[in-house]
Amino acid sequence: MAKNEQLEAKILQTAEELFLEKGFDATSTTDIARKVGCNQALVHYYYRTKENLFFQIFSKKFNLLMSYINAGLQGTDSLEQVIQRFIDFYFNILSSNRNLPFFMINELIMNPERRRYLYDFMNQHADSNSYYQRMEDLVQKEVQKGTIRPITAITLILDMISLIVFTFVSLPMYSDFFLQSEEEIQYYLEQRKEEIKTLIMRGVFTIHDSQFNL
Amino acid sequence: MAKNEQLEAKILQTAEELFLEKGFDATSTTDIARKVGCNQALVHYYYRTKENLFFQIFSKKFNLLMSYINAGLQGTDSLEQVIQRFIDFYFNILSSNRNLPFFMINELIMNPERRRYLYDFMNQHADSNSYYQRMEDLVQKEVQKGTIRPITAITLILDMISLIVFTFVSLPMYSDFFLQSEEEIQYYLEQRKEEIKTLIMRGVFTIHDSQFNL
DNA sequence: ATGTTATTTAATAACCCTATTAAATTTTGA
DNA sequence: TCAAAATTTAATAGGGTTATTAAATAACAT
Repeated sequence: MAKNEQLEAKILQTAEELFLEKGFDATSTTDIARKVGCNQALVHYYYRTKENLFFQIFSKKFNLLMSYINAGLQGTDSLEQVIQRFIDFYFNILSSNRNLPFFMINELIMNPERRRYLYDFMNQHADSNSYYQRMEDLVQKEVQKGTIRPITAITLILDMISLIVFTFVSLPMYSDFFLQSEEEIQYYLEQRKEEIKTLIMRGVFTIHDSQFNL
Repeated sequence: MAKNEQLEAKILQTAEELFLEKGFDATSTTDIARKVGCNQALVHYYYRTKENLFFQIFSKKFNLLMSYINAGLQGTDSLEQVIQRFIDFYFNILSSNRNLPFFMINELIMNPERRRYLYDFMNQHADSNSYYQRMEDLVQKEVQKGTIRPITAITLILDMISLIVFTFVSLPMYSDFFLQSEEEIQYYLEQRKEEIKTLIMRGVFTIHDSQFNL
């Protein structure tokens, strides 16, 4: 039972690279074996099925993404801080996992079975102390104070996620045209992050912080 | 040479449905033939290759999407009108082609060869009287006047497209949770369209039209 | 009506793929 | 050292795919 854990890990790592790059359907166990430099049957020896291997990666990435939803909502911060933190967190994690947004969307859309994972997560976090409930409370408190326009937490989150996700999904196309070097890409992403913060802050708040006025 | 044009058209129509629903890779010529109700070889008899058949659909949809970019910029309208028209146009066309955004993104990302089509389009529209140049002029005029914050046309367009596209890309997931009936979906899309208009107008303009104040 | 052309079909070549098998090899522990 | 266990391999079953073939059928024009 003393597995060759190095090889086992290398297969997982290589599978992750290929699945994230090309998706489940376009990646074969033969591709994975070729890139690892081992026999194709070994991939099945360690992980039995392709679906099995995929799911380990999928669930890891899914949980990674979801863990950051809460990240912005620690302590008793203002909504402004929460929004800024949310955008910062996701830009940071996605800047070093640039194909993760498309990967996740692709797999969730192409294979409805995988949405079950999403349902289960949502149901597990549907209690009154959930992220969403706390976010909604925070938002409605600001609406009452008149510091932001009437909006629901889910709408605000959708706005932010739309802007963040599309930045990374469209990056391959955008960079073909306008960005050559890695430095340019990083600068672009930094710019985009600030633009999104500005757009959301100005688009939601009625009283403008000096940082976003003009 | 008197082709069975009815069948030829039915193959094209069926291929469009399947390609848009499942994408190029996940759709086989056997699938298409089965849904049409004809022999698989007939698909190749009329269109020779799968790539050929696909490209007719892809380019049609691509041109459809691109034709609407200009649609908002007719006449000598104000930037506000152009923005509203842009969002209206795309929401209208995409509301009756809900999987078109994901289809297009998927094919452009998965097959870099197809991005050539995008390059060619961009290059053909790179003249000084192009949509982008006219849009940039309009935007910078408003920046000069101080009616909007400093922003480039490309950034503004990216913001709008992000918000619009993600609405439709995330719709299958969102509707699993929150929307059951077709009426609910249509109402949601209408809501989303207004939210995007509000966010963009408030997020960009410094002098707020009464419609978007608060 | 019949020869010509167009359409449709079944069959198949030549490649993919996943997963399993049994046999070969290496590693390990007594 | 050597047998048992773990790992790795080649081979293959059984399924899929696209595209082409030749033969069969249908449509058409004279």
